[in-house]
This record gives sequence, structure tokens and C-alpha cells, in this order.
Amino acid sequence: MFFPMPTSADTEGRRARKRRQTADRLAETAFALFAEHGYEAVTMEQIAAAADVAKGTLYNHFPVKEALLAHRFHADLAAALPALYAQLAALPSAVERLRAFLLASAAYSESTRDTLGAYLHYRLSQPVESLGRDQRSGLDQVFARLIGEAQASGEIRSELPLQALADMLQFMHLGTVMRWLHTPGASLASDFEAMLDLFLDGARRKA
Amino acid sequence: MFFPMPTSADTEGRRARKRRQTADRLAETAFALFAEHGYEAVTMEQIAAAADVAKGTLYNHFPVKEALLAHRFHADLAAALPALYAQLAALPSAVERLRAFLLASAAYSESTRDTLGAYLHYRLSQPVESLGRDQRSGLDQVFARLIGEAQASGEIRSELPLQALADMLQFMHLGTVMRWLHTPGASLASDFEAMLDLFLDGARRKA
DNA sequence: TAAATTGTTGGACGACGTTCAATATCGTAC
DNA sequence: GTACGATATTGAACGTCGTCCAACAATTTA
Repeated sequence: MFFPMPTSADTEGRRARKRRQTADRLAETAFALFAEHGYEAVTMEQIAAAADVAKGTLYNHFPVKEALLAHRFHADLAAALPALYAQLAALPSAVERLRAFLLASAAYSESTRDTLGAYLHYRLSQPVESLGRDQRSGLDQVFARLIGEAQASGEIRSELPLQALADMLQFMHLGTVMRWLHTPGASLASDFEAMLDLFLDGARRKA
Repeated sequence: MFFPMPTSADTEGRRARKRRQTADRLAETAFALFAEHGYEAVTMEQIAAAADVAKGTLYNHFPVKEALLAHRFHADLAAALPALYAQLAALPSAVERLRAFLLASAAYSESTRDTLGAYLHYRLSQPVESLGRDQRSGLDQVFARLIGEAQASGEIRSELPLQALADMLQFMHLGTVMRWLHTPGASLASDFEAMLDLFLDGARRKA
């Protein structure tokens, strides 16, 4: 199994801890090389050599190269979420929280533009429902949470299941980012605004 | 250049015609092998050998393996469109034409489920705006046409640019197909219905 | 301490995709 | 019809990704 279960209930065991440590260390050295030479120019063997492990070990932790990117993006999101949620809590409506989150997402995407395409490409090759919720993109969980709040407050009345709405918004998000990646001068933030408007009110809105 | 210009204005030139012929022939032999052994099990060398050309020639026409799939899907769509448009013309409203097109799309997707994932993966690695409109997916052009009709008749009032709406619907379509690919028992047709409802009326609809 | 599980190693392997120089074929113009 | 330029094909070498596996090391559990 890829992610071994903890041996006791609360303590995690040295084994799993060391595993996570090596994974983190491998990802760190990988990103140091990426920053220096660019993502494409760095080979898996170079990463393994720089981290002083065998190539098989690197592939044990990251079965494909893009998984290194996923590790980074997932960790960044997990690290940023608590403070972000705290900020969002100050906003009066769930829709405004959604909008604010998208603005923050836009800023982050702009700062990681170079590796974003490869990461998205990797994400899309993964099954949507793989190994339970923990393995999902993280972004859809944020969407599900905020959309759920909007449903609870009555700001959203759609009778579709929450996860379906979140997935749909996630793909609209993906489409917007993809389009932005391929159009040099565009503003991702304003594209997100238009996307959210479309998601909320549809193309046939009466307003 | 990848697609040579025709020598005269109207006639296409034997060269381009033969090029298209060899491409078609290569794609045909490829799909014969795919049908027999499965997409993943067939190598590019086997395809080249079966078609009696060098591997370089195969890669000249199809720079990546998934391009063979794109050739097939694009050709299928182009071949089916005239009759499909004729059928759709009988429907009274543009929204109903959209719905009917999606139903047809669902039937086709179900019949090509095995290779659909690889094709979508390939599509996503391509820039959205590459080499002009002709190289785009084809599906977004259909969407743009039908959405344009809906705008003209007043069924859609969104002030977003037509292409932005079409791209957004295309990614919602992609998300729906992806989700369907990974959920065994689902009905793609009804998923498309829900997707279209969301696109038209949004999550915050008043009805 | 013994046994079982899991991680690491290193190397071999197949496939994809790129590159290139040599050769063959086709279009055009004279 | 000949000569020339543009394009297609060939064949082979190369780098990289990703898989596989058998031997060995480390750690947990009994």
C-alpha cells in the first residue's frame, strides 16, 4: 500500500514519520532544482542523485514526476488555509467569501505560473474519486465548504448535490486558469469574477 | 510548416491530398490495432510496422500518440455534424437544440468510453488558442454556434463574449465527462441535463 | 530474539518522443 | 522535359519517463 496505516491509533509511528520526512526532503531538493534549471530541464535521476537516494526510492514516493508538483501545491494550500479561512470569516456572505477566496487563488496562481500547467495536467489524469476524500485536489473541498455555506444561508438555491456543484465550479475554475495560461496579457482575477457570476446566475439570468 | 499551403486557390494539390491520405491510413491501421489489443497495449512502433512506414514517418503525422485519437474524434464529429445540424434545425428553440446535441454527444461518448480519457487528457495539454480556430476541439465551435443562436433569439442574455461562454460550457462538459468516466453506473445523459441547467440558470436561480 | 512488514537499492527493460543527415518524391518554373 | 526547391520518408541514435524485480536493510510486532 502506498500510504501505510499508523500502527497505533494516536501516535503515528516512526516509520510513517520518516516516510513523510523523506518525501518532504525529496520534494524540497526537487524544487530547488526546478527553481534553478526549470521544471522540464530537471530529470528524475538528477533529483534522486541530488537527494542521494536511488531512482527507485524517488519513484516509490512520487510515482510520476508531476506528483512532486502536487505535493507542493497541496502543502501550500493546506498551509495557507487556516489563515485564509480566518480572513474569510470576517466577510458577511458566503458568496463574498467565495469571491475573496478566488482572488487569493488568482494571486497564488500568478506566482506559480510556470509549473501550473503541468500540475493541472497531472490532476486531470487522476480519477476524481481516488482513495477517499483526502487525496482529492483540496480546492474542491474548499469550494464544497463555501458552497455549502451559501446553501445554508439561502444564497444558493440549487437542488443539485453539494459535491456536484463543487466539481462543476472546480472545472470552471480549471477552464478559466487554462485559458489564462494561454493568453498572455489577461487578468486572472477578473476572469474569476466573470466565472463566479456565471456559476451563480447562469447565462440566462434575468437581472 | 506542418500544414503546407495549397498551391492553387481552389485545388488542394496532390501533395496535401496524399498527406491526408497517409494520415488517414495511419490512423486507420492504428485503430484496427487499438480495437484488437487496446489503446495502451499498442506501441507506436507496432503501428508504424503495421502500416509499413518508419517510426519517424508516423511521428511526422502524429507527434504524440494521443493525436491519433484526436484525429479519430475530430473526423467523427466533422462527419456527423451535417446530419446532426439538420436534425437540430427542426427543434424550435436554441436551448432545446443545445440539449439535443448534448444527448447525441452522450451517446457517442458512451460508445468510445475506453479511449475517451486519453483523448481528453491530450486535449487539455494543447493550448486553447493554437493555430487559429481550425485546430480547436470542434466541440467548442458547436457550442459557440448554438449559444450564439440562443443569444440571437434572446434565450440567453449574458453579456459575456460568445467565445468565453462557449469555453466555459466546454469545460463544464469536460468536467461532466470526467466525472462520468470515473463513476461506473452513472448516466451521462442526465448529468449533461443537470450541467446545462446549471449553465443556463446558475446555482442561484430563482425558479 | 524471531518473524513479518516495509523501505531502499541498483540495474535492466520497454516505450515515448526528439533529432538529424541522407535519400526519395513531388510541385513549379523554365 | 529538365532542373530546382520544397516536402516526405527513412533509419538510427539518443534521452527521459516509468516499471519491474531480486537482494538487502530497517523497523515494528509477537
